Amino acid sequence: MRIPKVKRQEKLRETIEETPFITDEELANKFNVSIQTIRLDRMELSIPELRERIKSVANHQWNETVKSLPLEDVIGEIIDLELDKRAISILDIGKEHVFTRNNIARGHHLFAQANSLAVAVINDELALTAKSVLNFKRQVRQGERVVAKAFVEGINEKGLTLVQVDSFVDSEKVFSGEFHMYRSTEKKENNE
Amino acid sequence: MRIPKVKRQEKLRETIEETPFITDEELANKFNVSIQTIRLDRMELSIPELRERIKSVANHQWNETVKSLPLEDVIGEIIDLELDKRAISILDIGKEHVFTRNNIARGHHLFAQANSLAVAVINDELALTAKSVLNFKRQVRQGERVVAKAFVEGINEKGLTLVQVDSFVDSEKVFSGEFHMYRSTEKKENNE
DNA sequence: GTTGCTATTATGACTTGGTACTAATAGTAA
DNA sequence: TTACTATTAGTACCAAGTCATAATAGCAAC
Repeated sequence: MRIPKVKRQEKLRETIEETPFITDEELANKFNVSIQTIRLDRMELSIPELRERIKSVANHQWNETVKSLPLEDVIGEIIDLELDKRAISILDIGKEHVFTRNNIARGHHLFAQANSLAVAVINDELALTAKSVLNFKRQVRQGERVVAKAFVEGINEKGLTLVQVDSFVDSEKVFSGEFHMYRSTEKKENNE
Repeated sequence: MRIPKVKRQEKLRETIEETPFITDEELANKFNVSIQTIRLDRMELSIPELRERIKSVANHQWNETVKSLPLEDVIGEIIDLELDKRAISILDIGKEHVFTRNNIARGHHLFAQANSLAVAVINDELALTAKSVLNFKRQVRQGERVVAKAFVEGINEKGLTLVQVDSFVDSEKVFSGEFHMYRSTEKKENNE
């Protein structure tokens, strides 16, 4: 069964970004079209042929230095905040957030945005993340805007505040996290 | 003026090691011999042709040793690596890692170190984090050294590879994470 | 001078993963 | 029916080779 051209081309680009060493023949098999269609698609999308891609990868300088994250406490820009209820922040994915080889955002930026929003939504500036459960739904690319929404869901039996954070690109969920937060004002014990 | 064969072949090997993207034609011009001679030389020296060399570099297999790092941006310094088994990295917490108001390391740096180590330990450079469960045990301060240790624990029923990462400061556990990783070579389905 | 060997060069068929171009076919909307 | 888009097929050509065969030149041994 064949998908529409626009969708196929979108997936083609993603596939080549994720597996740059794939041949046109393999792509034709994968998308159930002819090799000429793949080549027409690549031409329309300005995606170079396999050997050019291999050469680009080989030529690229991989030894990037680790980039320090921004010094702000909040990753992203808070655009809505209701303490102890909910908050929203946005993060525009720039090239400093992505792996240069495939323009995919590093997971820890998504986590950093979500985590800092979870801390920010709590009416306690000394709140700490004790535990979190993260789900990465799909890769985020340079140029996309991540909207993170945090909801305070209550306190569990251990006295930790539960904050759920869901992140979206264009109403498509790309990440979700469950954050179990210490509040400094409700700590049962103070140990380090 | 032409140099003897043995010397030429020695210089040929050196030249290709220094500039692996050089063509046979360029080598023939450089050594003042025919392109067939270069090809005979390469055959005798078991030096692969240009496209194979480019492919090797691109695949990061050229001169790969255990101490060569995988192509991910690793947070921290890998000091031990056994692919698909275990890895260790260290991260010295500087002021760029901490909140300025209390010198406490932000959680996402610990996560970033652990996550990148979980990716690095997997023998698949396209590995992705699908899900993770994080436990922050205590705060980490500026000036402390975080030693993260990753162990590949196996594959769960969903086909994801489980990697456990524990981080220590002076043999005291400060963080633990359970990472559920996609491998590109074992994907059960391709959805997004 | 001849023979045998090595080194070098030339030639041609073929491979792989394409580009570029032309042309044909099918589906669909107007 | 027409016009357009999407797709496919066919063909010439390209680059950087491999592989095989054959020719030539230089040189040492006899």
